[in-house]
Amino acid sequence: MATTRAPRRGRPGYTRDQVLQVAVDVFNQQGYDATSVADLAGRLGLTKSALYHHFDSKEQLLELALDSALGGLEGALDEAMQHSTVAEQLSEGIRGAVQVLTARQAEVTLLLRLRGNSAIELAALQRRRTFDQRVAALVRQAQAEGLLRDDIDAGTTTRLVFGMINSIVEWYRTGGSIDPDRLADEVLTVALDGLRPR
Amino acid sequence: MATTRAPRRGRPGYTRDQVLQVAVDVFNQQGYDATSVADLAGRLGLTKSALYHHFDSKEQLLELALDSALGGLEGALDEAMQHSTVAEQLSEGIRGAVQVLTARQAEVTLLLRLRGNSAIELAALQRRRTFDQRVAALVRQAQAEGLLRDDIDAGTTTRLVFGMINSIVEWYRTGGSIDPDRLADEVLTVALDGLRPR
DNA sequence: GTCTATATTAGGATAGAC
DNA sequence: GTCTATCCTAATATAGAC
Repeated sequence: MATTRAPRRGRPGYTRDQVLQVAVDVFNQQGYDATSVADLAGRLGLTKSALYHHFDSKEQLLELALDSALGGLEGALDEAMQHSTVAEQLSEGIRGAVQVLTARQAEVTLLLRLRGNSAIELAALQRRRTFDQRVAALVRQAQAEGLLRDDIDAGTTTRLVFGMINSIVEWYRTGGSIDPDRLADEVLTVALDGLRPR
Repeated sequence: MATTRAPRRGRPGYTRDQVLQVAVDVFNQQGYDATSVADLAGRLGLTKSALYHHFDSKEQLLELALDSALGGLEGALDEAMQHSTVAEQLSEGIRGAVQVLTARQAEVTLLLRLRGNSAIELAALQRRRTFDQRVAALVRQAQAEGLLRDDIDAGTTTRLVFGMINSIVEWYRTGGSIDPDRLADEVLTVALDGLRPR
C-alpha cells in the first residue's frame, strides 16, 4: 500500500507510483498497445501534457512495471533456493510464485502478455526466459532425486505447472473469497497429487 | 492443410484462407493492436490496397479467426458430452481441448489473449465464458460422483486445469518432438494423478 | 503541475488506373 | 488482383502560458 509519500500541497496531483499503478491497470484492461496516453490521462482526470510531467514516455511506464514483476519472481525463487533440500526448494518456489502473482498481479499480467514488440519487451522476455530455465533445472533435479515422476519430460512438466500457476493472474481478484496462502496450497496439491481422490 | 482452392492464373495472388492464416500468425507475433494493415501487406509482399481486395477490414480477419477457435472448442466439448459416463465426458473433453489447441493453435492463441477491446472481442469473450461454464458444470458433476476430489472448489479446479491446458498454445510447436495425442495423455496424467510418483 | 494549443507521424480505409 | 496516391483520424510528444 505504501505510496512513496503523500502529495504535498496545491492541486490534488498524483505521485509517480499512483500514476504507474493506474497505468498498469489500464494496460491490462485494454492491452498496452491499444491504450493511448489520452486514455491514461482520461482515467486520471488529467490531460496528456500533465501526464508527461510525471513520465518521459508511455514505454517507461511499461518498463517500470515489468521490472517490478520480474524482480518479484526472481526474488521469490532466490529465497526458495536458500532452503537445503530440493523438495523444499520446489514447494517453496511454487508457493512463492503464487504469492508474487497475487501480490503483484497487475505487473505480472503485463509481463505474461508480452509479445517482444520493442527492445524493452525483448529484454523483459529474455529475463523471463532465464527465470524459466532456473525453474526447469530445479524440476530436473527433483526428478533425478525421485521426488517427481520422470515419465514426463522436465520441460513439459515445468511448462504445464507454470501454465497452471500463471493462469491465476487471469482470474484471481484481490479481496475476493480466495486467500493467497490457501490458493498456493491448492496449487501444490493439484500439481503434486492430482485431482483424483486417493 | 486443405486450402479452399489453388490460385487460378495471372498474378501470384492469394486465397482468402492463405491471407487469413498469415494474418493470424502476425497478430500472434506482434499482438493484434500492434499489427498494422501495412505490416500484413508487407509480410505477404502486397500493398495495403491489395489486401483490402480480400477483406473488408482488419477486424474481419480477427472475427473469422476467433470463430474458428471457438467453433473448434465447442465442437470438441459437444463430442465429449455424447459419451455416456461423466468420467468419459471429462477425459474426452480434456483430450479434445488439447487436440483443438494444437490443431488450431494460432486461432486459439488469439482467442486467449483477447481483452474485450471492441464489440467483436466482447462477443467472443462472452462465447468463451459460456464454454467455460459448461466445463465447470461437468467438473462439479464429477466431484459429486466422487470422480474428482471435492476439497478444492469446482471453479478453482476448472480454472487451474484449463490454465494448464491453455498454456500449451504458448510453447507447443507443430512438427516438433511432441505428439498431440501423447501430450493430451500427459496433461490428463498430471491433472488426475499429479507429479508425485505413486 | 496543470492547462491549451500544435507539430508530426502512423494507421485504417478508399478511389481509380492498369 | 494489384498498383499509386490520397483522405481522414488518432496517436505520441512538445511548447509555452498560468
